[in-house]
Amino acid sequence: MASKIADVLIPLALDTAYSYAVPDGLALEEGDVVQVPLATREVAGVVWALREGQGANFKKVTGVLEGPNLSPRMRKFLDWVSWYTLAPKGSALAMSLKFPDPDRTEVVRVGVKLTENLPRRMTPARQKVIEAARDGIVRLKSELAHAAGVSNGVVDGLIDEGVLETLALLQEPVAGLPDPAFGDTTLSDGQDNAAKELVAAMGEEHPPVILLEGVTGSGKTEVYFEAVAEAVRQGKQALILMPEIALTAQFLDRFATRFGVKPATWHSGVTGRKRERLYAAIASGEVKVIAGARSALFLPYHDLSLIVVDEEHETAYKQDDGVHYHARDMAVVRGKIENAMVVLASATPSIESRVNVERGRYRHVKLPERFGGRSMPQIRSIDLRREQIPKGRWLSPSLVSSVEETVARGEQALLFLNRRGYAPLTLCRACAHRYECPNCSAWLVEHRFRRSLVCHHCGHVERTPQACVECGSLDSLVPCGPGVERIAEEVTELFPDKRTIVLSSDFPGGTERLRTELAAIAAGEVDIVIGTQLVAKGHNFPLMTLVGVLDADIGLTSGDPRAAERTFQMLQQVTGRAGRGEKPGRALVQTWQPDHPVIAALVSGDAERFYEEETRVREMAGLPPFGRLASLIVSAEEREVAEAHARAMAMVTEPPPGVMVLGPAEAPLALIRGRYRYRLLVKTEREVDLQAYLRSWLSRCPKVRGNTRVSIDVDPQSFL
DNA sequence: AGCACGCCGACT
DNA sequence: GTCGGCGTGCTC
Repeated sequence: MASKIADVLIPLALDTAYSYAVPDGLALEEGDVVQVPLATREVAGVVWALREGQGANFKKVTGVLEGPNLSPRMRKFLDWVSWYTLAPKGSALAMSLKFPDPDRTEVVRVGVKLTENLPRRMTPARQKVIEAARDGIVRLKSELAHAAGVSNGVVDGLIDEGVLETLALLQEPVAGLPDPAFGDTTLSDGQDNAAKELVAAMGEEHPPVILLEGVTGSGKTEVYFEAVAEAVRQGKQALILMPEIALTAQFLDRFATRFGVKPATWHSGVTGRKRERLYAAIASGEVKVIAGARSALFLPYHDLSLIVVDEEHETAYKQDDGVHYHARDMAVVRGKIENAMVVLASATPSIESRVNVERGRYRHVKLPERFGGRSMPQIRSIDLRREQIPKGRWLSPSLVSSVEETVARGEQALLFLNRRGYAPLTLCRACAHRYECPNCSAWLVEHRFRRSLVCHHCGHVERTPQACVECGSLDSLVPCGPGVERIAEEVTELFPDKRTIVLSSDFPGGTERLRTELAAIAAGEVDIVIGTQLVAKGHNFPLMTLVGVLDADIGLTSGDPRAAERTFQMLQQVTGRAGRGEKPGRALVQTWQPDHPVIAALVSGDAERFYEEETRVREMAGLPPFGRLASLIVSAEEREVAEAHARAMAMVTEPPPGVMVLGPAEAPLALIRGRYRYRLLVKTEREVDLQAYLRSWLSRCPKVRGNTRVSIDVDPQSFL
């Protein structure tokens, strides 16, 4: 006898949906969340498909679970993500499902209200409670007790005697309703045109992907807020994706200034009951605007009409464990599936987004000027081959005098060096022993404050030894090269009476203290800031008028095919810190190669030329324009296994036709959370079949013992 | 992700 | 002898 069969996808690392018999009388629909037996236990899963068939030997669906189900669009998206990333379907599903946390008992908020009844015995305390409750307002038990100035026990006693009745209180809404008409919407002409373009595009039958490019300080946020306002006006939802660190109080306040309330936020810090309620409210469409980290892309939105990817070039959008994906690219796909507009916002767009603009896949909206008539900082390079720097010093005389003038005027200077610690290399003067990490092959970086040698690759830390571990000589360690701590030492010697601070990701005291310090800098309590990449983005320092880049060449020769692009973006961001307040800013860039395309473009301010040049250079180097470049990550718990597998894939195995292995990319071998990773660059001739090529290739790769995984990172638009 | 099964070291 | 370590593999 034919009966109903449900193919249920379980949020585990399983690649196929399992079939279960649907018991008679159980109403099921595709997308429903159900409970099913799996081996010895019961698990939750999602009905991926329903069909008729012989289900006699299948286990039975136990029941349907309450809560939001997954729409066909959502399921299509998850299928796509799984297909594209080579991750098991169940793993993709696991990113979307948030089941109630069983450890957490439901917190029922009980309200109390006065009845007609009088207590059998009146006491002064009871009298106070009755007085306080006389207004008829329903209050929490504890609130009433507090208002009456008595303990909870008195209230409980009155409840027992029926003088007060209890009622379940409605939950507070998870987020306020943003009001598109709330705040000031004064925009510059440039902003206004851009905003109108975005809003108009939202009304198109197939809303586009728009690259919103605007220099630091041009007010991109206010522009895309207008698109968010439009989504809210239409009663639809908007998602603002941002790198986790960018979800700051500052951003939320800006949103509140425009919309009257803070947006709902979704990130790893939102947990427990709050996470569950937000999940449900997003699924029902009750919450209109969500600002979230990349994981927010996998929520079951009810009616999404806009996705903004803020700082689209940020590498933090890449997820490198579990399901490997790039949230910006997945956002583009989700937008297509949901028929929502996607806005990619950045001051320094990624090359692939530019290429997509060129190819006509994305639209380009530009904000060429700073808001409020402010100008971009003047950038000048300092040729280190010509300007002599005293031995053991790192600031050139002209940079020193500029810092001097700047702080003398009561303005701030930022000295940027993208190297944490005191010195990037430490060696023994007596025997020339170089301190190396025992796990990876990286140099150990001296951290004087912490008195330790640290591996910046894997996090290995050891005490700075008194005597050389190799030859035993005492006090023989020599620091080679500068880190921010060493620069701080130099600055203190040069400017003993100025207030300085060192900011890097290992800042002692954690994010809490860092936030206070950033606010102190903004308030002008510091004269000279010495910082790593940490200071390159986000914070606005109105008094900062000078940025000195100490070594612009760091990273230009790393062998990473994206080295030039990354360096350019970073330098543009950091020099953009200057002159964001009343006074104009300038930047001095110390370099050994002033003619390098990255430095030349930075100084001339001609980003467009740099990107053209960079695309050309890549093509000449045999690197394909984006969309045909993939990177494979082989990872395993043992170094030998990872290396062997990577070698096998790069050389032994014959790649499928049209696929070429370009060799190791970025850090060829890295130890990340106990797994060795080997990254290979792959080029393909044809875009559309890349996935199929790689699948067939991988299936023919020799099996290497151990738990190896492979992931792929390509341009998604090729596959739509 | 769980959970069972299985094959080797130190214990009542 | 067996309790338990975690390596490997399966779950409709």
